[in-house]
Order: sequence, then C-alpha cells, then structure tokens
Amino acid sequence: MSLVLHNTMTRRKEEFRPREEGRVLMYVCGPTVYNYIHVGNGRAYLVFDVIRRYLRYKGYEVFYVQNFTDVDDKIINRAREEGKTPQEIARFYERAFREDMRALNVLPPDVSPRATETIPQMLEMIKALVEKGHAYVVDGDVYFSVESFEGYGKLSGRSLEEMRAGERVEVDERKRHPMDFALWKSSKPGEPAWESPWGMGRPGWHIECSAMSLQHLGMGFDIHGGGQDLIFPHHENEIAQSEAYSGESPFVRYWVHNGFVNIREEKMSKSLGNIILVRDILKQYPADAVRLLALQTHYRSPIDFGPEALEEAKRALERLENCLFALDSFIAKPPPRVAPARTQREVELSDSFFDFERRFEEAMDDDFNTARAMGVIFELVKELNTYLDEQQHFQTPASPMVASHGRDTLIKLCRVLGLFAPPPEGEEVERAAEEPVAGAEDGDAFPAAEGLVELLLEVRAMARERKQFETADFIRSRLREMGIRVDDLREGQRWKFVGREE
RNA sequence: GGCGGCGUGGCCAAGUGGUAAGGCAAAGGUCUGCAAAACCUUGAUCACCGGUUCAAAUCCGGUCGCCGCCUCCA
Repeated sequence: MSLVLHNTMTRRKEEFRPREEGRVLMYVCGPTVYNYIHVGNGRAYLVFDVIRRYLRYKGYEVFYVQNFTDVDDKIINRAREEGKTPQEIARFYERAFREDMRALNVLPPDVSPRATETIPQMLEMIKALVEKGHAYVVDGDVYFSVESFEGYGKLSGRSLEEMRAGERVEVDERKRHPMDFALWKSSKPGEPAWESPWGMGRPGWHIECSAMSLQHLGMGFDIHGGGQDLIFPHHENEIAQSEAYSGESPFVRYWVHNGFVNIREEKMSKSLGNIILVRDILKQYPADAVRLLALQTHYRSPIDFGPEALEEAKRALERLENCLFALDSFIAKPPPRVAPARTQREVELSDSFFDFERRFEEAMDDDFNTARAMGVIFELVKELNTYLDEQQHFQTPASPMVASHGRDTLIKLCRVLGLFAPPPEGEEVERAAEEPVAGAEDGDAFPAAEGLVELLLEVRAMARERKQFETADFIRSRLREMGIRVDDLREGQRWKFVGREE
C-alpha cells in the first residue's frame, strides 16, 4: 500500500515518494527556548513523532532534524527580566524542553542543531543572497527582497498584491516592500552579537531554519513540518531564501502542517494568555492520555485540550489498559511448544488480527489518519474482550496462544502510534529474565514486592473462601491505596500496579 | 478587506457518491458476596434551502452559524 499525505504547497493529498528510495529526511521547526512549552507546541511534536514512527514502521529509514532557536528577541527580553544571560535562559529551557519531550515519549531527533551554532552557514547564505540581488543592506540590517523572488507567496497561497492590500502593520520605511523581512539585524549594545560584513549583529528568525535544514538535509529534502501558524510568514520565507540562494526548486518536497490547539473553543495562544504548559498537564494526566487525545483527532484539524477532553481521553486510555491487563493475566503461562489445535472460531479470530493490521495501515496510509487508526484499535479491543469473555465459560487448549497473538497485535499497533512506548534504554533489560507474573506491568514492580502481593492475595483468597468478606475487602482497599488494583474474576484474582490515586 | 477551514447521535470524532467507524457519557440487562472490569441491548437521515445523479453526509449553487491565517506564536 502506498502512503498519501497532504501537501500544504499543493493543498491536496499526494502520493509520498521520498527523494531517495527507502529514506526519509525530515525537518521540524523546533522551539524558541525562552519558556516551558505549552500543549500547542506539544501537539506539534506529538504529531511529527507519530508521523516519524509510522514512517519507520513502513520500513523507511528516517532522519529527523529539529532545531533549537536559541537567539531571539524573546530570549533576550527574558534574560533581561531575570538578570541572566540569553545563553543561560536558552540552555535552561532547552533542557526543560528535552525533559518534556521525554515525558511525552517523543523520540529525540537525530540531530538538534542550535541557531547560535549555525551562524557561519547563515552568513554565507546571506552574503550570497546579497550578491545575487535578492537581499539588500540598510544600516547594518539585511533584508530579503520578496519582489526579487518570483514564487513568493506560493506556499501560503497569496500574492504580493494581496499582501500589500491587506497590510495592517506600520511599515518600516527603509524596506523596499512591506513584506521584505530581516535576514540579519544589527544588534544593540548588550545583545548577543556576531561579526558580519555589515557590522555586529544577529540573525533574523527565518534564515536559521534554511541554514540548518540545508546543512543537514540539503535542497529538496522530503518533509518539512510545523504548526499551521508557521506557513506564513516563516515557511514562506524559508522557501524564498532557500530557493533564491540555491537557484534550485523545490526546497522541500512535502510541507506538512498540524492544526491548532484550542482551550474551550478558543485558540490557545500567548497573546490570549490561555496557555497550558505541557509539564502542568503531565502532572494531572498520564502522557499516554495526552497522546491518545491528540490521536483521536486528525492532525490537521483543530483540537480541544480542555479538562473535559483530557478526562475523556484518560478513560479511553483505561479501556486500552484494561484490555492489556486482562490479556496479560489470562496469558499468564508461556504458550506450549507445540501449537494445539484451534477451534474454528479461534482460527477466524487469529485471521482477523491480520485484518486489523491491514485496516490500521490503510488508515495511516491515508494522510496519517490516526483517528481512524484508533477506531481500528478499539475495534480490536472489543474483539479481544469478547474472546476473553467467552473463555470464562469454556476455555480451549489454544486460548493462551490466541490471546497472546492478539495481545502482540494490539501492542504493536499501539506502539506505532507511540502509546505504551517501552521504557527507554536499559530499564527493560533487567526484567527480561524474570518469569512473567500475572498482572505485573513493565517497570512498575520489583520481585520482592510482587511476591508479597501474591502472598497477600493468597490470604485474601482464603478469607473469601471462608466468607470473611470484611477482611477480603480490607486487603483489596488497602492494596488499592498503595497503587495496586485487584479484580476478582470467576477463576481467581488478577492484579497490577496502577499507581496511587490522587 | 484578502485567503482558508469547519458545521455528523448528549459531548468528542472518523467517513468525501451507494442507506453512517470509534471514544466518552446515559439507560436496561448478564456476570458477581461486594467492588472493578468486561459483554449484550438501546439512540443520528449528517446546519438549512435548491440542484446534479438510478443513488449524496459525501458533487454543484445559495443561506445561516462558528473558527483560523494575513503580526511573535506549534
């Protein structure tokens, strides 16, 4: 099956064909590190994380570059407010960003260049643009001349005339055209500054992404992503600079832009002051709930991250977790070496697992339709639950094997979307040697504690047998307080660490 | 003013020509010492009007409503 994705440039879905077969080069505009990131930013990185994971799943080798904008007015202002250097501010929030991404289970980029470490490349580009007549110098500033670039406006779909007509901002008199933008700004005393042919200064915002993407990926790389608010002017300007500089086109093969985050019907934005930080949300909701919420809406549509929506997503996530929990405790012992015969129903069920995978891929192949893909996953959950329900009445010899296959399928599909991501390096290894314990989840327990829980549950089982329900309920509720959930099934108890309730 | 998007069951959300996925919530039922989970059952003609078609939520035209971009912003 081939993958189609929506290209902002053509405003339609196109078949995805990377520049180099089997390899995808992508660049996503990274954060300006002057504050903790909010969930609007978070959504963008989540979206591209999923795209990246899916491309990998499809067998592509993906090379992912995401920059840090570490020189900028906002950083300078922030530094001034806090009596720190811009670099201190930038490094602090860069680290915070990495922490937030890790908490969201967003895979780290292959390369994350910093603007301040790419100055020579930017200067080279700017110099060339001046030489080619695409840029001009005024009082130590360098501006890109939009009129010198024929295709200006092609990404955002507007002409220069329209932009001039709709001009709302007071125009800098020194600019030849209102839309001309700064490639280089002369710096005032106390600001970060680098030497340049036009005097001490610092780069404009747009040039860094051109310089960094060209440095690491070259002209004509595959996917350039970001939020829809970057389409104009940021990405429009990147195209102009890069294509004018290289004399080649296109700069990027596919432009991918995600929709905004709303908080109760309103766009979340700094100017409206309704921002919610990723780290604050993660204090209240598991990362997978946040991710699931993002996945349940197509990436190009607006999405509401209000408390009600998060609450719903959390419960939906629990449905997934419950299913895995039930499967885990059902499978309990390892499957037999020789596969026992499956019933007709089990043969069909096993076959259907491949069907679910196929439908999942179909959804994802269609412009990363994660909402549809999640629908497929939930349908699979229902199938598996129904099967487990049947097993309460008549268990068949092959059932652990079938359940295990189902579990593998479910986990596999979830992980493509970044849900139930395995713990980062190392942590999983030490548990690998252990006997699987019913109900235990990866990384949540250690053997001694597990043994004690099992012991308590044996005591509880005895109490129940003797109809000492007060004792049984006491043990269950005390365990719950300690973050251990116990369910009674027809054939016994099952348990898992679920974490303490707030 | 220019450009673009959206309006699907109580809420969220897929579906873009053949009589509507999924999640959350609700009601009834099954199971059960209780609880939890799960399973079964129940509900939408897709903003409105007109048109094209054998057939439209899905295409075309119009109306109403909502939103975004055009300025730093993911």
